[in-house]
Amino acid sequence: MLTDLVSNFFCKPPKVNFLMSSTTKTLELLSHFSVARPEIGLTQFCRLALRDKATTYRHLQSLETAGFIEQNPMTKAYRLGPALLQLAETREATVPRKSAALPPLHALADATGETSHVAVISGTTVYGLVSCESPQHGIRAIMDLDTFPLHATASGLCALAFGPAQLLDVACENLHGFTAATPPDRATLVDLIASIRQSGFGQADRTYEDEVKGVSAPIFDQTGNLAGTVAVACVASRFTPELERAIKRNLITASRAISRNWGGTIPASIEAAWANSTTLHMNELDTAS
Amino acid sequence: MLTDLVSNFFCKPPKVNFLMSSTTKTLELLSHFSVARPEIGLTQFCRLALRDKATTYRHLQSLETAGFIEQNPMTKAYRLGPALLQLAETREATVPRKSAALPPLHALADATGETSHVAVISGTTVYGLVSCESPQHGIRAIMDLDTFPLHATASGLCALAFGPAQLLDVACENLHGFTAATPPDRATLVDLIASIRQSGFGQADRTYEDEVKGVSAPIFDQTGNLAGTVAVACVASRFTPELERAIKRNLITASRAISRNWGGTIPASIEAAWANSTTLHMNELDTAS
DNA sequence: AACAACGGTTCAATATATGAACCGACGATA
DNA sequence: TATCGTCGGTTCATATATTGAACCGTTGTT
Repeated sequence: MLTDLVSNFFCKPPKVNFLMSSTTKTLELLSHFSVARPEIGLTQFCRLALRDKATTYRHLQSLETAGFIEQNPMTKAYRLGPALLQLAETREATVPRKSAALPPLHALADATGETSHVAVISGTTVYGLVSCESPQHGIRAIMDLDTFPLHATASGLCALAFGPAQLLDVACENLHGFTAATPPDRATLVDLIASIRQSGFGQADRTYEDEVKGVSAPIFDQTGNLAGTVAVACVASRFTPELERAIKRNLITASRAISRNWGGTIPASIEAAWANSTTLHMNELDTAS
Repeated sequence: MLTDLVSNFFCKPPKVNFLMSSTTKTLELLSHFSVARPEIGLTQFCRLALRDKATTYRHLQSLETAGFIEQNPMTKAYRLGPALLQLAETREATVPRKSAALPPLHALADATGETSHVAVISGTTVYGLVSCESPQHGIRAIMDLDTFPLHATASGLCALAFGPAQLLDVACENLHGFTAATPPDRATLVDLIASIRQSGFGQADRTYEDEVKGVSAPIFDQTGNLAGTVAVACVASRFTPELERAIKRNLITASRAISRNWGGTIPASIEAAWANSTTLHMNELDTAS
């Protein structure tokens, strides 16, 4: 039949494989699953992954033998598999991040009345760990991300400012513009990072979504390195100086608490930056009023 | 240096790769993590996986870029990564197995006073989903398995009896003997399966661990196929006929409830087998007494 | 200072992944 | 009921990505 020619045409890759191992390509398939797209058929996978059918099929088989996906016997479509539950359980049992972050996060969301979340830095990626929506407002900033763009979110910028230096290069390789305010180039990013280092808070002013402002603080673990971030995402129209002060005050509390639960402490330099920037902030207000 | 020759010697594979994709080999590395072994170094991985250092290193890198593992910055050892948490969350959000199984499972453990667990069948593997230890007894059967051997556990045998036919071949490919009572060959297994089909209950009498007897029942989902098993693992010395009756009665309840929660129902043939075998059981008792 | 163990890297050899074409089944359409 | 499009899955020659022996630099031990 000729029809496969057509369907293959739409699946063909842009003929450039950026030094990717076949395993990496295979594991990338998993990222196409989400709550909104829980089952994916073979052909649909081809389109999503921009690979041909035979390759995609074999990749899916590998994932299936590992228990990472399974086939719905009715629809023949693939969905996430049960092996993930066990691995996740082992991870959380041995490196309890989520459970240790939840209580301070809830307190933060309650105190600020805004959507709050915690992310973990692993390698050069910022993964969303858990988010907590305060029921206080009808309109809330919704952050349903799997990974946070380094250059466009408060958490990402916080990682750039306080994480390993190589992150900046990674960020600059993908400066996707989400809004008009997204940092467009390395220079802008470097300036932003400098001011974040000074204040001790990550800030993202409508850089990822219009009408959403984010403020974040770093989290450290027993290694002494940056291990994650805690952030508040706030509908921009509600973002008053008073709210900002409250958010920062509570972020400090949350960051200290989660860091302690993760086995780390806040470095003196950041404590100093916080002390400095929050009093500075007050001075600004005093001058303004 | 000559030392790598030595370390490589101990890592060398038995020179037979059973038609495994590199991805499958890579994902197999993850199975070496457990609560007891949460962090694994490169060299240790080589020994566990029986592969050489370069290959293992590349595999680990693939897993790391996918966020499935991360390196402890202090020890350089690898541990499970944060991406697993998200995938597991998506899986459970879209295919809620665990949360839907928990309430009936707790009821089962409470009613029987024995360790109970639920497993899911995916492909040709029986994955442990959740287990529940009744606090009633000091001595409990502990089932801390990731996957259940098909031929040697009540859950596995239940899968063989009520799952897809191909499972039997898979089971016969690995008839590892755990105890003196482990079914040693296909013929024994076939007999066992036949009696399980008749009674509607999987049974494993010290086939996996000495002093542990297991009884299981099948779980079905909306596809009408076997989707999992619910089982009670019991210290053999406590296993009286009365306890067996109680276990079976409560297994039926649990199996019906979990199947309903998973979107399925118990096939009439199995309901009939249950009715038949439980009354038969009583008759036996009557005759005996 | 010598040694061993570790994490990580190199390069030739080749085992393994790849994709165009193909197949059979299904469902919609007309 | 004949036609078409789409789907999941399979084949095989080709070529590319994986492999492992040997190597390197560092660290900690004796």
